[in-house]
Amino acid sequence: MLTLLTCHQKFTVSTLFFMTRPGPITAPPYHHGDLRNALVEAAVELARQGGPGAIVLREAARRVGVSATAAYRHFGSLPELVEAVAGECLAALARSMEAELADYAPTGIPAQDAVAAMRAVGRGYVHFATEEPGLFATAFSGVKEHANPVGASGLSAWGLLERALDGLVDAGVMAAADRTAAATMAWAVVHGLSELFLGPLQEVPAAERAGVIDATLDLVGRGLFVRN
Amino acid sequence: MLTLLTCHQKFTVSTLFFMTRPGPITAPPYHHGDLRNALVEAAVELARQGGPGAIVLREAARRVGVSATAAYRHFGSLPELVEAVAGECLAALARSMEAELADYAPTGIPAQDAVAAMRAVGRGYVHFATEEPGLFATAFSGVKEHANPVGASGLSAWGLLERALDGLVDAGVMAAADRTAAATMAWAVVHGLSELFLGPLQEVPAAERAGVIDATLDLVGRGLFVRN
DNA sequence: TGTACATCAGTGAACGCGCGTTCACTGATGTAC
DNA sequence: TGTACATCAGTGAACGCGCGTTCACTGATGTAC
Repeated sequence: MLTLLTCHQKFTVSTLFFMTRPGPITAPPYHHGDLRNALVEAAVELARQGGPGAIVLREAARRVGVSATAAYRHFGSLPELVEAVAGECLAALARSMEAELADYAPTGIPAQDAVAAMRAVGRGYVHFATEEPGLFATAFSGVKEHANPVGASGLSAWGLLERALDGLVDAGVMAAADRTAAATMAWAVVHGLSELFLGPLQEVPAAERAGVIDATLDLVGRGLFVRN
Repeated sequence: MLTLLTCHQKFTVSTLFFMTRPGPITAPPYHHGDLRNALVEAAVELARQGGPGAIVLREAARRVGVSATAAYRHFGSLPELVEAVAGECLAALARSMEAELADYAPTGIPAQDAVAAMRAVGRGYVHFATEEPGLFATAFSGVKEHANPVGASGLSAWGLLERALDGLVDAGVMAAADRTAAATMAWAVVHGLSELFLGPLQEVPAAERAGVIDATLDLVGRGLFVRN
């Protein structure tokens, strides 16, 4: 039993229940109870450290404390597991954007708040990439884009961007005619900046990153916002 | 011999010489003569089809018609071969930008030509990504960025961007104060747009891509260029 | 309330695969005298 | 100009590795009667 504990056994509710049960120490329950989620969780951890290529079905099963074969009760094949992980990563990206959004206290001045929201969304995107490079890479590793996983607000990363752009138009900061192109451009900038920080610009110290992000978003704003 | 021809044998100068030699058919020369380049070429072909992960040392050797071990005369390990391929890919990216640049006939009006050059550089970047997704992915797969491989003009992809930005400042189209931020922003936009076309935006038909690129570059220009 | 049985969720041994890399070697080349 | 020999560029067999996946199986669960 001790061996089981020291290996990568995950403690689900049912496992804990079993462990606190009185009486002689017996084997863990035959049925895990939440194996699918446990496998995804373990696989997310692998992706966090090494990106999508580091997701290894056998290792995920090992960490959960289950035979490799058991995974095939819940996923038809490895790609299905990877897809599930990618979904989690996209949801985490959305949550990172929401967190940055929540950090801003609205002033009540529509134009100012709309611009601040747009910037927050962009910062949240890039922050997620630099803080969780493995998950960021995994999020965009899917072969085909399916339904977009969602954060706490019920919006996907893309949805949050859209809402921020709508806010700019509503506040009269951005011309409605520019909305479509602005969406592509804004997404491209934050996505590109993310990738550059992880690649060619990885020498930029973390402390300087915020300044680079701000300066870039300034230029974006200048192109997007109505001149007055 | 016929078997040799139908398998993935590369024909270098020395091989051709050997083949056109009169007399009975003998074995190919023991020394390849240009094995390092031949291996990189074969590996580039693998990367073209499947990205950096598709670069397989044994397969590259197989295609050149040489034992896998022979590769170790020229590369210490697989990563070294991958790095060499990445260099080729970065050079090809620069060449793609140069090609787009060469397509534009200067008018002699400095401001107009500077803007056109900037746009051409951006288009060349994104075109390369969409036309050679495998090579594009490989170009940016390097662990650390080293000396930047160079196109026909002697400038790297990054160098070509820099030159275009200098041109904008010289022509009075862009404020010198914006140059630093403009470089990051412009690079981020074209890199991000490239990645999006290969991922979330891959459903956009190829015919519409040029329009999206143009609209995006329009917005970039609006942010960058001096208002008058 | 008890029991038979279909169904579900696990097990563990095994398979084939192709990879990167090492080893001891051999054939070709070029240079010193 | 010829020859000995160090060096360079190949060969082919072999190794260990860890993977995804299949197989025949067994233990647990829940439902019909």
